[in-house]
Amino acid sequence: MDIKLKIAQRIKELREQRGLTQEALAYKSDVDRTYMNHVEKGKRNISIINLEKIIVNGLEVSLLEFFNVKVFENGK
Amino acid sequence: MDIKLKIAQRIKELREQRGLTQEALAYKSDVDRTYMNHVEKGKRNISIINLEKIIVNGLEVSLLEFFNVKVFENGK
DNA sequence: TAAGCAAATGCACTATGAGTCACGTTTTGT
DNA sequence: ACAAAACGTGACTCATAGTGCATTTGCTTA
Repeated sequence: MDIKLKIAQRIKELREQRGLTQEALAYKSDVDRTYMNHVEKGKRNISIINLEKIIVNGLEVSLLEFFNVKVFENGK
Repeated sequence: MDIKLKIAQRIKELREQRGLTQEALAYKSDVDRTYMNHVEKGKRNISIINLEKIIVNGLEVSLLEFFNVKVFENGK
């Protein structure tokens, strides 16, 4: 599975857990609202700095916790 | 600490564990040798696709395992 | 019907990462 | 000391990441 889609899926999962809209998450993460939407649809090859902003500032989890799910356990 | 430097540090650590040169790792990861060098010096805001190539194809660990160290445990 | 919100899409634009090069410096082996 | 291998750097082009606005679609409630 494409890494972009895995990331997308995980962001959406955590966002919804927190009851945030895409816009609210975008605001917390300091990225554009439409950009947030693109990422969550798996359309963006996001850079590590923006990814960290979304994970740490927006979703308020550590990188470790973000990747600590089945889809990231195996290569390829 | 800058996320780029954390990534850099972790790549170097795993690369040396495996007795690989930057060039050998670059080759396995299908990126340029100098690009590999830039990443390992924390000079590149690497995208998730290239990061995955280096971690999964080059270093042969999962994303989870890559981030499963102290420096990635906390936000900020 | 309509109003209101969230999600999604399109377009035009700017900023920056990807990828490479030539060259310089440091380390390693003999 | 010397050569060869490994590492480091700055600058460059080109593709695309990332921004900002406008519009649309879908869902919900009145």
